[in-house]
Amino acid sequence: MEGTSEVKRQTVQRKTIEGIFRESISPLGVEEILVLGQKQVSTLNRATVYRNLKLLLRDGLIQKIVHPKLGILYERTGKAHHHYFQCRSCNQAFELPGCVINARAGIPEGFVVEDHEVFLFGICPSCSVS
Amino acid sequence: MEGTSEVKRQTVQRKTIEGIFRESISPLGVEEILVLGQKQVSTLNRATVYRNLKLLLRDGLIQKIVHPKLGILYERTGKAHHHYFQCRSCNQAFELPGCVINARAGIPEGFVVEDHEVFLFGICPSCSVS
DNA sequence: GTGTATGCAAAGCTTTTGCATAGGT
DNA sequence: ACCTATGCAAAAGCTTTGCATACAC
Repeated sequence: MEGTSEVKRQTVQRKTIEGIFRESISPLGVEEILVLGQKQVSTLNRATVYRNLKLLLRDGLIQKIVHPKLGILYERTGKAHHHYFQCRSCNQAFELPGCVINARAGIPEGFVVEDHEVFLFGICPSCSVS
Repeated sequence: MEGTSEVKRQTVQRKTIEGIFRESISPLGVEEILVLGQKQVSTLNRATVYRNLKLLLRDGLIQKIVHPKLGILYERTGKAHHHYFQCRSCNQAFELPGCVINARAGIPEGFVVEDHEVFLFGICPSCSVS
């Protein structure tokens, strides 16, 4: 019972990529993942990153975010519902805890809202100091 | 004074593309624009669509939306601030008038919010009827 | 007539896939 | 030993660009 053949092996590359997501506090793009990973496994290939991302997505361990400004990013799942904030000064993407949306107000008659995504833009704390 | 050399010509293709945006009530993808345009100008080429989109963007007549599910869409500017709703049944993208966000609540100390984008997902009126 | 806009085809990017080999189990 | 995962290179999307010609002005 169980495993027909789907055995997921623990390669250095895979562990590296998973580790990157475990430690990252903000969503990451493919290029970032590749560069970070190559610091640990210099031979890490772009195709390997893409293939592992696909598996991690399939297994629900990460999720894809389509950021309005930064394009496609990935972050690990299981975090509490949150929104995204991008600083127009340093360009960094942040996660914002909590939910600033009021899903009841303003929705026209007949629309049933099941989910939402919110992207905020502005200035982050570090940039507003200087 | 004025026109150094930048003269924008009114070609059939250009007028067609602009007309499509004028009449559309929801944001459009490149493929949609091409297909709609070719109904009027059968020779309309994909590259022409891309080039005109770029000009319309540059002139601020349309804006680009990166939809979390549908990818890159374009809509004409000048509409009142609105959010987007995508039906998970018919996949159609809608504009929702008004704003359901409360930009004050829940923003951590130090973040200055200047703008936002909201995507809602659920069931549209037509699909919830059947 | 001048110079921008178009269509076509080639080139750039990003992402995916085929194949031989390395390596986890 | 088996069979998945990797690296490499080719291929497949989407978008941009070069070039000759069409056509708006």
